[in-house]
Amino acid sequence: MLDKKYEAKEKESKWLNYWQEKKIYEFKPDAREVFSIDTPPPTVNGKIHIGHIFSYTQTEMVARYKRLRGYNVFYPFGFDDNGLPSERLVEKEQGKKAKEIGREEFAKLCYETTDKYESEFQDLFSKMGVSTDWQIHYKTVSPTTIKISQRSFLDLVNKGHCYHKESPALWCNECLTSIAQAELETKTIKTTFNYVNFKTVEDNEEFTIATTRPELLPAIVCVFVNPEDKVHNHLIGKTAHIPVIDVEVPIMGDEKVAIDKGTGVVMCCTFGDQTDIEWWKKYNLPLKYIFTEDGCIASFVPNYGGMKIKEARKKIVEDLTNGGYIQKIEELEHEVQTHERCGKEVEYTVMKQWFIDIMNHKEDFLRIGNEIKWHPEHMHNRYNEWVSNIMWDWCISRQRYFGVPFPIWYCKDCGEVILAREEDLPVNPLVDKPSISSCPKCGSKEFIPETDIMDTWATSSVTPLINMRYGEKDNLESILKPMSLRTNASEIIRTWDFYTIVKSFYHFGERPWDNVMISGFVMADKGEKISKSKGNSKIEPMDAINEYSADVVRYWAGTGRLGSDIVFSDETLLRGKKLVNKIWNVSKFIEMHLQDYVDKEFNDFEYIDRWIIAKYQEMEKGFIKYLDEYEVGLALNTLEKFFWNFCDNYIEIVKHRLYRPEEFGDIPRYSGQKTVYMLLYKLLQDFSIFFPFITEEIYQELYKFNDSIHLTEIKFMDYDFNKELVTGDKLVEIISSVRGEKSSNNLSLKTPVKYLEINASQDIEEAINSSIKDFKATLFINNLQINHQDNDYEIKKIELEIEEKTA
RNA sequence: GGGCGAUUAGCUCAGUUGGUUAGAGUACUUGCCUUACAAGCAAGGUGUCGUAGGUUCGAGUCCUACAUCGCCCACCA
Repeated sequence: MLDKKYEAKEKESKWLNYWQEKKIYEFKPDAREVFSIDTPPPTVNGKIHIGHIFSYTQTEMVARYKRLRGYNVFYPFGFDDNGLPSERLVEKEQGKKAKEIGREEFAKLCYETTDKYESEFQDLFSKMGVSTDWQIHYKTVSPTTIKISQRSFLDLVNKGHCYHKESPALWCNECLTSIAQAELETKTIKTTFNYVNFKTVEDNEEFTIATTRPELLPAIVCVFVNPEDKVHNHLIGKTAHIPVIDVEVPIMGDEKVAIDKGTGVVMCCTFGDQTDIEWWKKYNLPLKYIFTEDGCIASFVPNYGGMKIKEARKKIVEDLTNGGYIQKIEELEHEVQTHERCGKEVEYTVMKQWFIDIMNHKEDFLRIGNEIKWHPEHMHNRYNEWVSNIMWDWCISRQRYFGVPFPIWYCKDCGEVILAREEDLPVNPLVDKPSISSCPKCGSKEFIPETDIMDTWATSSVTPLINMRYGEKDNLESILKPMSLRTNASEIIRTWDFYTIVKSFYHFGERPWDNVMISGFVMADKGEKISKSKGNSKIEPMDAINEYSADVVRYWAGTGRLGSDIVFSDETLLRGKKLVNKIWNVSKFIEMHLQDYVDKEFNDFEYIDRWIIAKYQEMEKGFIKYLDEYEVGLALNTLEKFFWNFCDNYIEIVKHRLYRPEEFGDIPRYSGQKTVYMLLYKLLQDFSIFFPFITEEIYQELYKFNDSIHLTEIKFMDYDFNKELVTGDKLVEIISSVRGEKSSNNLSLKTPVKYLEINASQDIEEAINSSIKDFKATLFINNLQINHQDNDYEIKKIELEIEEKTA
């Protein structure tokens, strides 16, 4: 028997253990069709917040739904312990920079730290009822993953999509590494706009350039004006003298110069910004790179060499002012590109780096985007927008320590790239030696290992490959190419989704998945995204589980619409709590009335039973439709609405028949038993997607067809009770009106109705007559009079038996 | 500045292809201890559907413009 009260905490831990012991969520390839989910490996950087719970739970619900629909669900979990986020976490915990700790020791600390957090993460996700097979979970830095990631790299190099080249790249002089365009974040900062006077060498004509970065004066290689600019275009062809620096550079024309910005005259440096690089390439300008990798002015720059960039800026403005070259200085608020991991302004650099070709295959990436179904559909635009506008090849070299090493050495003498052999993977070039003893090009016997590691996204973009064990003997390529579903939030469409598509296209020439499902964010309050940096999360996941139970927290997560943000709301949790409680109570009620029940073929359903069965079938259609679109929230809403109707109306009507067979007869009672038996099972299955714990508890007690409700399959009923669908609703309406009459007279619902007179159409009259016993019992009617009218119904008279209340 | 989305009851949100008096929950008020549930049941009031136009017999729903908010991108001289 079900307990009087449901103790969530105790039951949830019981079923967690049970599922684990019985391996309920184990993935084994078999004859069933596979539904595979590529879920984001959360970044191991300290904490899972309620936002993670929100989006992961929605995905999890899809996994449970597909399992109920008979799919063999492949749903592995991963952890991203790659690169910078982990390194920064370790640096923070140690209070020391990686450089000070030393490469080997640092990597060890990274492994220890990520392991520690991963077990915490796993515990939390398990407690939330995530139905993943932990046997096949992966880490983005592990021998297996490194092997697959390196194999992916070698494949791209061999196919000519990955190249090593000296090229401008984005550089973070806080993290001391190059970064990708996708890792940029724009920030508004306050700075000054300095109007600096220049002169032409030819005729000493003065002109002004406005700049936010005067420290770049020593890097100027050229001055540009717009050929359409009537004020300045006569300068084209002349030579500009750079004040203080005392260097002469040509003045050229280019239509990219905005006449109305600043003074309309622009200095071009190597490299101040994106445009500088474009001009540098377009006009083949000389390279005058003046920064060091740690954010200083290079020592070869006279007067300013060795200074920090900001110091140099100050000093140079001082010198300009003293020389009388500053016309004015304006305060300015403008947006700069910063590195999203550390928030520091990025610079450009020139060095040899590994790049993956993006620019030559944009059309292919767009085409593949079209082949994938996006949920919600409008998220496809985000992808298109990004791909269409991307301007750089993807730089995958990072000058960091912890991550996937490049399986590469360089010949010390001629610089020839020596690739590792595939059979030797995984390879750490710092420890391992190349398979060849001498350089095939020059014969040198000395090799230099690549010290860089790969970009975080270079490895997380291979999650489908990790899942399918790409290139391994026991691979799952045939069933996971493509995977069924990728899920993530909208902010990483341009990174994780895009890069995964790039890799899949280069490796296999096809899409990595059939569907992409995008979740929204959790907002702390209206208009404020919950983020680690702001620390504005009002609730910790573990606290929420302890306070409300995992099922209830899942309810909250499950109410969100795809792609839409959600606010953390106590009201929603309360609503979930009530729903879970109601499921328990109605199950107890049904269990009570099934003590003597034996399931058998039966078709002689009572009217009101036919009605609720028809209502269920109608609801189920919408429910399934929503789930097939991954709209778990709308599906839950549909189900919940039906469920309350089932409890408050149907159960209230049928209970009299279930309690009193002597009055209603054994067969009508059996009809009610059969109905609640069937529908509770269906409801438990449906609810098991959202509430895996409580539904399991009830299933095990009442049904137990197999080891777990989560291994059952949804079977559709096909009763044709369409007529009851409409007239039954009318019946409920009439019942509701009569109850209203009692209620507004401040009477108990048990108050007998002495006389009820209704005018009704033929259909409704038939409905009442077909359910006459249920109808009268529900409302406690003594005398009922039905008159005929053409359409609908009208309640003519309600006489209640009013007891005199004794004082 | 560009792209996408949102704007419906005090709060959190539904509203499917345009079709009568716009719906839930919550909060509030009133009543009811009804052989599952007081974490319950019944009843009740609450809305210029962001603003302004347009299409239509008919618009919360379609079109245009604007406003506010959010996400992403660009501008950074």
